Amino acid sequence: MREEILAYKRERILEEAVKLFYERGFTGTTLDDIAAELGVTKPFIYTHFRGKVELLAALCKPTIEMSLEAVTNASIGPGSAANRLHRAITDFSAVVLRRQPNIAIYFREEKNLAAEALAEINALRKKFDRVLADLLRQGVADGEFDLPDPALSALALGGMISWAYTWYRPGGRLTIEETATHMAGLALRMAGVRATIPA
Amino acid sequence: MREEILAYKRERILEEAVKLFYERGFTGTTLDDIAAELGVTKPFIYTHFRGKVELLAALCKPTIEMSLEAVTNASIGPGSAANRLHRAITDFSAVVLRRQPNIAIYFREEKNLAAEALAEINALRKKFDRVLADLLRQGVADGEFDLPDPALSALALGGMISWAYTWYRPGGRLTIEETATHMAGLALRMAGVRATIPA
DNA sequence: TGCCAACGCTACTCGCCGGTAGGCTTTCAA
DNA sequence: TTGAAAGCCTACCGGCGAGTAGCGTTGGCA
Repeated sequence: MREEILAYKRERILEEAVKLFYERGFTGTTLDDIAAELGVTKPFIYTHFRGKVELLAALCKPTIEMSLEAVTNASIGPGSAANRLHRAITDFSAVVLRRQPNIAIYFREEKNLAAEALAEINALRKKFDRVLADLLRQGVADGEFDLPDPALSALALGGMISWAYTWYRPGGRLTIEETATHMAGLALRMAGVRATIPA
Repeated sequence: MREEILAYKRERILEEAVKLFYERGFTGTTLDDIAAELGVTKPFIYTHFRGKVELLAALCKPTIEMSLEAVTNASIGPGSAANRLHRAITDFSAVVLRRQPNIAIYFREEKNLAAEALAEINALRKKFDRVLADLLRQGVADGEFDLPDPALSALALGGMISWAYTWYRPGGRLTIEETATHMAGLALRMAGVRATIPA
């Protein structure tokens, strides 16, 4: 119970930090701003986080982990390579769109991360790229995909999706799910899959 | 001659600013740092620029203009839609890779731009997306392309290329030209062009 | 009811950095 | 050779914001 309250406070701080960092940037936001938004004062934040930079890491890392998890699960899941790629891109897109502010903050404020946190996240990203490239390679080996240079294509593909954080507007023409499905369709097309989108 | 020297000094300041902003971030770089790198002092910079924020705009805007120019020229140029798309993506990729630091700085430090400069750049980006979407629409109308939702696809396509600023390493496995060509190939594939890469 | 312990607040410090004022040096023209 | 102006430097200011010390308050427990 005490633990839960502590966790809740942490969560609320992060929530407000995400909002403000997203709107005003990391250096454009003061801890006093965040505290004010929460109706508390700065020292309150220091009882839950070591400092501003730790706040940043705490809101970036889990999101990157979720992205890696999405493509990994799809990649080792059942189905043909095309099926798995479709699911990987759908799920990854959903993570990017649902956690759009976190993704945006991470890419914008990478330079403000502590060296250690940065190294951890970079390792996750490397894994992410490798999983995606391996999936493409498998599809090529199975004769399902037709594309050159899987490593480079994986980077391009990952970028196409990640980039959505810059243009997606919640409440716009397409929902998160529609956009994610659409992206998966483009990805299969890029992979050289002829058939229509699989189940 | 006086004018030329003035222009050269401006250029050198920007050059060093790009390097440092790219490596350490905008707020992580002080004007003293830039001046020191140039072997001058801070007030020197102020004789050429109004302040730090103007420096930022001066190194972002021309790069975005070059990107818009690349896709516009290709789009209104000769050839089939597939040919024009190929050229648009090749040239745009080349801009992104050649001016990688500027592109990176722009996307990372957007929040630090003055409102006016930001508005100008946003207008350019909007044009960019429209030109690309129109090109896709034309290809669909001509029966050359086969893809749904050109507007969304244009965003995805633009993102796939822009993203290269995050992973491209000069001196790596592929040259700028090779990478650009490869990207154009992926783009055509995404557009649903069956034939091999056109001239 | 009185004690103790979290807990969060008020009120500060301190370093950093963008921006500026004013002086010195060098160069060019007459 | 001297006057003047351009150009850059030294030396400073002032604000801002991360991080901290120590106090007051409140709530739980005996």
